[in-house]
Amino acid sequence: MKEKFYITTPIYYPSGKFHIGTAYCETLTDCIKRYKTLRGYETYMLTGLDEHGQKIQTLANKNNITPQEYVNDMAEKALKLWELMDIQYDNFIRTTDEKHYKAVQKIVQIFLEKGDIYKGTYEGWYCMPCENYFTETQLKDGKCPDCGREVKKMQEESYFFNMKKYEKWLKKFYQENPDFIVPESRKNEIFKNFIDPGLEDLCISRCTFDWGIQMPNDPKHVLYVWLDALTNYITALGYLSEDDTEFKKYWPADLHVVGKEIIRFHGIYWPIFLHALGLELPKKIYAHSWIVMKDGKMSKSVGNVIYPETLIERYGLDATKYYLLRLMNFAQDSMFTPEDFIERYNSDLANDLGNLLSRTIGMINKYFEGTIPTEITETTEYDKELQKTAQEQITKIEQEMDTYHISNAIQELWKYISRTNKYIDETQPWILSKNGETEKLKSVMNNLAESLRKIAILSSPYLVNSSKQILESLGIKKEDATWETLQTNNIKKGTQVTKQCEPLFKRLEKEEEIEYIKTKMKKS
RNA sequence: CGCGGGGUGGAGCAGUUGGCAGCUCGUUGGGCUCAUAACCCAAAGGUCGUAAGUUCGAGUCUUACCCCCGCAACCA
Repeated sequence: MKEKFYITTPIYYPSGKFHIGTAYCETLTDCIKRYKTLRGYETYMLTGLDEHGQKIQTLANKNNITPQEYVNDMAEKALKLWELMDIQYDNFIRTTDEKHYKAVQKIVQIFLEKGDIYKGTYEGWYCMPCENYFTETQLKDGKCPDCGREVKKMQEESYFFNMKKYEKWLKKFYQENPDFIVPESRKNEIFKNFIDPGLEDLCISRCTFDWGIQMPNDPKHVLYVWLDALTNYITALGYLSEDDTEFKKYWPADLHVVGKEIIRFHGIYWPIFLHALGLELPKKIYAHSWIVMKDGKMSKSVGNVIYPETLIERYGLDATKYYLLRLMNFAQDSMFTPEDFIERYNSDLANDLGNLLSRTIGMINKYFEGTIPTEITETTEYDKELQKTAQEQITKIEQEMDTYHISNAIQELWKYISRTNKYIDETQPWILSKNGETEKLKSVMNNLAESLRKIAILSSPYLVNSSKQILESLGIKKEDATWETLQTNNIKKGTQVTKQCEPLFKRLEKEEEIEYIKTKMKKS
């Protein structure tokens, strides 16, 4: 039986247009899913929206619509974007789904019965116009960080989850599972800040607004954020619903992909909630870093926000995905600049990869009337070396992909691409042709086609369309380009390449395109 | 003394157990002509934030300091 692989994205908070950071997270998760599928896993990818809370209610009021209408519209936009981005999710959860709503209430009921939840008093600084609480440290000069107006110290009755009760258990869990959170620096961060000083109980309800899941025992309270949001990973699979077959099949999650800003909730509260429910914990949490701009964080007021549609519409989906995955360091924030985007597009995609395909197709047409030679009787001294590189790089790429170091995997693949370009210069097919060394020439063309076939397979988790286009240009069938066929030469006799090869990636006019992206960033 | 991360050739970054400082882009020169003015080779360019220490030897360990970024519990 196939091994399963359950992977999740965070559920995004739809308080505004989805930006490039959201797109990155989605791309990353989708890429890992696709890779795992290629490696033979039965994969399941969950994504969704976190639709409750004060902010949504306020936004809806401003627009004179109901919160439900607001989130319905946002959910539509999210689905549209995932479609544009060709995200292969298996399930899209909204926290307003009835299934989720009911399951969460049942979960709360369990916690109430276990005595994990108690009623207490929440105290904080409240901004009347914003209808929002802030912590002492959030205030700016003692005033509301959002609107700058006076805040009042206020109290309200709230329910709390008894985190302290599970503190010892959590510490022990981390001792036994030091790799639960990657990268390690993120784990250190939550330990130093929250676990080592001692956990505080978590406030889980509010009665200052009502856009949320009602406390089953006390309807004037609605659940506040995390108990509602985190549980999506299990309710989406049908936990505590009439049909929990998916839950039984896929839980525990193999990987939660989250942004670094919410690692605290996934590294502390989520394991505790699960443990309190007597459920297994996820295998791993990957906290990805952020895309930052030259002038710091993305922000509308600075005018440095970039939206995924801008890049996808003009440069294509593959180029956009490639860039994001190549750019982002495993543990460190990475900087997006229009210059870098265009340069990478040109050098990596157009020059290295696209041109490699063009010249290969060109030569096979010119020297062998478009048929990839398969009967090899004589080889060149460079053939073996190329094949050795292929083997080495495939191994490295698998290692990097298996540990989710996608950017590293891409860099290893590009070493293989560069090596293949170099191989052409070494073997000088035009000389072989001129000298009538046909047998050697056959070997060279076969090796080139094989390289491209393998490159197409290796890049298929993110260059989804281009990898297909490479195979089509070479006349190779999908079934002859599976991950298993990386280990052997697999081009069938009589394979015919395309007559004329459309550029995989057209070279871009550098200055013009940089200007284009910059203008788009200012407008948005 | 809140916490974490960073400061490496023009730009962006690798440098996992301390052992001749690497990669991509850019620049300069050369090669090639199959190819998307693409490809290949070579060169120039760094006192690895500052100061001190440990060591035969430190970008890599210790200490102090300077600068940048992010987070700071009930905020999604």
